[in-house]
Amino acid sequence: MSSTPLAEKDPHEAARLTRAQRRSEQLLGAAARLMERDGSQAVSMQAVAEEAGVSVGLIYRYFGGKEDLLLAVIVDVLEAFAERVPQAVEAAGGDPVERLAAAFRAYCEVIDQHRHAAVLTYRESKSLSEEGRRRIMEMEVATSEPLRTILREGVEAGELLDVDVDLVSYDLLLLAHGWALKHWYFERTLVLDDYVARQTALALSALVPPRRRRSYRHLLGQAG
Amino acid sequence: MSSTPLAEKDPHEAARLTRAQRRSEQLLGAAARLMERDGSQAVSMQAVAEEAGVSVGLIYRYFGGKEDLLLAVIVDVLEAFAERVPQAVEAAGGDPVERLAAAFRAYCEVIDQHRHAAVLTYRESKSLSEEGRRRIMEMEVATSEPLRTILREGVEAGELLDVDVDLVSYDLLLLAHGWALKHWYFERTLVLDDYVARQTALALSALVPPRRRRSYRHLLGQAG
DNA sequence: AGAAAATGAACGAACGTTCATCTACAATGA
DNA sequence: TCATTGTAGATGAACGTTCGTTCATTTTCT
Repeated sequence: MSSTPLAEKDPHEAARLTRAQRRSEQLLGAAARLMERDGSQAVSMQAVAEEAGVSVGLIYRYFGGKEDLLLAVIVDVLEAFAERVPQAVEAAGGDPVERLAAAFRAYCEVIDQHRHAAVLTYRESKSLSEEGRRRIMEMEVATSEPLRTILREGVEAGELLDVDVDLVSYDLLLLAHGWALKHWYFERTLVLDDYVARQTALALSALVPPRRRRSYRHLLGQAG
Repeated sequence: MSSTPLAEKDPHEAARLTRAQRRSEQLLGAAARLMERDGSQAVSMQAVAEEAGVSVGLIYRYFGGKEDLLLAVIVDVLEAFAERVPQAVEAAGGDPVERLAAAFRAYCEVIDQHRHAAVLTYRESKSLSEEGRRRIMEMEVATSEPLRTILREGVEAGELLDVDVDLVSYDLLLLAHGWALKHWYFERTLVLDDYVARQTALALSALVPPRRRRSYRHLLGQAG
């Protein structure tokens, strides 16, 4: 009762949590780098520890095990979508077509930055528990929500043709993932900007009503 | 020199090769079933042997090892494309749009039949040797050749809009693969026929010139 | 000094692969 | 027709390795 132990413990707790956060990110980064390159199954906990410059045992203080680590890496990518895509959409202004193009570009850019991790979602979903798989599936569906919203509003406003919104939003997402999935094929001829521009032009040629084509020359390009 | 030993040995050789062929297919089928369900890394050689009803050692008489087995499963799927797609295209007649729709449908049907094996291509490419990966990459590119040819001819004949042929053929292939990749998402609302019909309508709405739309009502559907 | 963080040798389980052994069967000779 | 023999086919216990995980011990920091 002489001093106030809580007033001293709180900053300690805070500092402790910060340190823990740092370590956690450090381990996650190392795991991501290796798993993205070689696939999660081919990466041993030993290798993750070495890449992070720590001992094996330490990983188990911050993650439950290998599956936890994989799940965390994947969730990290999906969270990048949840953060960056809405940002890009807002920055694009009010026009549905511009918003759509901005959203697609943002998806592609996130995919490009996490190119290998994006493939993990496909490659490793089977090595997760049922619970982990469901969590990822839900996050993926949530990830496509911005696209769906833009498309729905665009169609309702009559600025986009009356297409199957669910199907088109899924297709756009798949094409964004395509940059990672078939990167070995495209990298010989295209850089990201080309890929985004051409896919955007192609997609919009199926979505923008003929009477509005002239307004979006910069997105539709010469062809289409 | 009294009798002709070759005339007797040949049928033996033939019978031997037939038996070997059967065994090979039996093992391949077992491996495919398991790998498609659980991913190749999660399937042990022991499990493959049990599924096939043979012993572990026998697998090594027919395949060099686990990687060989995985490669064989994937090649099997890619060969299905090389066989069935050209067939379907020929059966579709001479109209480029009809041929395109038939090709896309054939891709989707093969994917549907080998749904899980198709995903293997994405999931397991990293667990193959450099040589195996290259072989698969080449086969995949060859696989898309029919689409490219149809598109090129259609564009040259003026029956299709002047689009980026390489990009569109790749997109169509990706959308066919999409049926397998995101099957968990679609199976709730669509069957294969719906998927094919809607994707076809969507794609053609970006490919068929406006003046020709009326001829392809049956493919374009009500929307688009 | 005491608590929290970090270590890494050790353990058990699982895996791919091998190989000594066994089996089934067709060819041979009587 | 029937025993014999040679061979390709098939077996599965055993081996060596790798990996995820644990925990007694040491280090670091306050």
